[in-house]
Amino acid sequence: MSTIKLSEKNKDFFSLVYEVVKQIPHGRVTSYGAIAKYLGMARSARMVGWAMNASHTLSEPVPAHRVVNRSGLLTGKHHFGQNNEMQSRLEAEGLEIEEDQILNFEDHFWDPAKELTIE
DNA sequence: AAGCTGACTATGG
DNA sequence: GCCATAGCCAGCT
Repeated sequence: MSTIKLSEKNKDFFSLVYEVVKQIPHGRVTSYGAIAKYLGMARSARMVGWAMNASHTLSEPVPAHRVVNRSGLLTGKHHFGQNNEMQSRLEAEGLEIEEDQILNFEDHFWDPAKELTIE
């Protein structure tokens, strides 16, 4: 269980998303919807994806590769520079991936609503 | 300015 | 489970 500290700087939705994503533990993954729900935008999972898209322009690193869709599919892989960079990063963290699908997805799933609190 | 586009999901059949 | 459909809403044409 970790804690996110809010400040004036990260009051907007995108920044909140980044804060959550940055809390995802090494070797764990979560879904767009879980993040959206946790931030009170349960029906706006697409916006989480959009935030990931915008994260490319950020100077600070955001582990966007640890965010996949609800079935554990690497739907965002094409938005990484190289074709398999997303998969490579996840494999480097100990996950097994086959056909863009994370194996034993549920065993690696990290639910922010369950393991994170906002101060 | 109106319409289109998605790194998505929930739901009904 | 799969498939189609329909909400979603910020940003881009």
